[in-house]
Amino acid sequence: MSDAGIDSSQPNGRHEEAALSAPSPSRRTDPDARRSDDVVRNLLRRIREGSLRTGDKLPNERDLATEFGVSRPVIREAISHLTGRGVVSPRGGSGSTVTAVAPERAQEALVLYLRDNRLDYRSIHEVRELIESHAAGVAAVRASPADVEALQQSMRTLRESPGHLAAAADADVAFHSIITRITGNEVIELILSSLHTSLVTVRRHNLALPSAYKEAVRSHQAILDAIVEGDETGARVAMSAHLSAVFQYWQETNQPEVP
Amino acid sequence: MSDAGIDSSQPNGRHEEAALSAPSPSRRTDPDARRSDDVVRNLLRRIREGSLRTGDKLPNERDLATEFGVSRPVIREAISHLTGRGVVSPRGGSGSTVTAVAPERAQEALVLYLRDNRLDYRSIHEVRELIESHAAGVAAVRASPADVEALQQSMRTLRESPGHLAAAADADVAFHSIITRITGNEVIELILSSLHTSLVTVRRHNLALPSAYKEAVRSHQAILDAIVEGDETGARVAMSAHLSAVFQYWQETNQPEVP
DNA sequence: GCCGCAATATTGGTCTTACCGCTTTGAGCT
DNA sequence: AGCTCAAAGCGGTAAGACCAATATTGCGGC
Repeated sequence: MSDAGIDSSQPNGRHEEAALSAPSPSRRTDPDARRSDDVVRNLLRRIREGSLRTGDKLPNERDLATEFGVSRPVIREAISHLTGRGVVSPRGGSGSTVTAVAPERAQEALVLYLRDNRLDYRSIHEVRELIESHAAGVAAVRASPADVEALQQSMRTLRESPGHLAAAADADVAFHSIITRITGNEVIELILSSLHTSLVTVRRHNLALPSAYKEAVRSHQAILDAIVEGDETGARVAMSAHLSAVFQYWQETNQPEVP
Repeated sequence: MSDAGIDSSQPNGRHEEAALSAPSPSRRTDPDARRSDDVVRNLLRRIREGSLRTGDKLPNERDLATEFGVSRPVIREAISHLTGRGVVSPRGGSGSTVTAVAPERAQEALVLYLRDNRLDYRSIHEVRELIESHAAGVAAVRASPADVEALQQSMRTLRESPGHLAAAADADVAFHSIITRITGNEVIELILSSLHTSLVTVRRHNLALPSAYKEAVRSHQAILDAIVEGDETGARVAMSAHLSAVFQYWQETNQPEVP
């Protein structure tokens, strides 16, 4: 890792180094090498290594500009880049501060990745079934009365809204989200919510099928029953069966198109 | 969703607005509302809704500037932001193009999220054991001779480098990565590589302990044996035991500090 | 002496202009 | 027709200036 740009050499004026036999490393040669990238790397390194910690203020843009020997626009560009990544957040008037990456940011990145790379549903399904079945099992052990009530509420909504696609989809998502939340594991929550977002198409498609809709109601009830009884294995198996059924329905009734 | 800024009003030159009685919707009022944010939102919407698809070129910066009624720096800032998110990549000389979000980007976001939110190892471990045990089972069924050879190679390296922390850690990572790759599931690969990155501290800490190091060698061998024999359940169980042991070692010998 | 408020300094946000170097393209030459 | 090379197009960078909001300071009143 070169990590160039940390030294404050190259004060400002571009150096001339006349006729370096090499491919002339002077000025700019590679169009994909922006000056701001050096700044980005450097700041990220400072953050990673702790000299800039979450909550700290970055030096002001003008100082950074002189420090790196570049102009302010370059610094601003670097900060914009970092803002896009969610690691700093500038505030007009006061400085820019290093912030913790929000879960939404990570989730969004995951969703976009899944979307852009058109991953086959099989891969997503494999992970989802694995994690969510586990979550159901944990929920069976840990669910509080309030949790159970919330689950029952979403069941009622789901049951009472056949034909109401939007409502049914919401109730479906709610049911699964509640179970996820019961685990109290943020990593699980993050991953599953990302997968759920990516599967919105699948969900809508399936719930529009009467048979799949009925299956969903039946399966959700089975899962809920197992959770109420504290039957860890039962909940896990029921969830697994449910998700497999969802996958099945999608595959049988759908064009090879992907979520 | 306001989505302001799409109209090309406010042509360019700063208007004088002599004593506008109204709350003066002109200029800027909120320091956290950058003009570039409007552009970002708008472009993201175009991408999401398909009017800008992956691989397409963005209009050039000057045109965007006049279209949005802002100056070029604002457009550049918006593009920097999107570049940070990994959804566009500008190329000097030619225009900026919409790109697919790279897995590394999603992985990085996950890693930073895990790091910044100081999630307890327990949550990470729970997910890791779940997924990686599954992966080991799949690997037992699918591993090709080349895969097995690669695994044996990493075993040899691990075994031959006691005291060589860096080498041992690399071999450890390699072993787990190979198993992950055998699943052929990109989602699994993404998640586990993120978790592995987050656990670099744990890995280093543990491998420095002679007992944990020996355990690692033993467990890896057991996992490999099960994979070679095509014993799905055996591989899963062995992996699960191994990861639990790792977790155990960490908890017993470590300050409450988190990865 | 302490507190509140106004003047001021600081800082990010935006605009403008200008120039550089790479990429692309197309016209002219071979 | 194919090739070459110059012009046009485009992003990258610089420098200077001004605005609005925040943060700071210091003065005056209580």
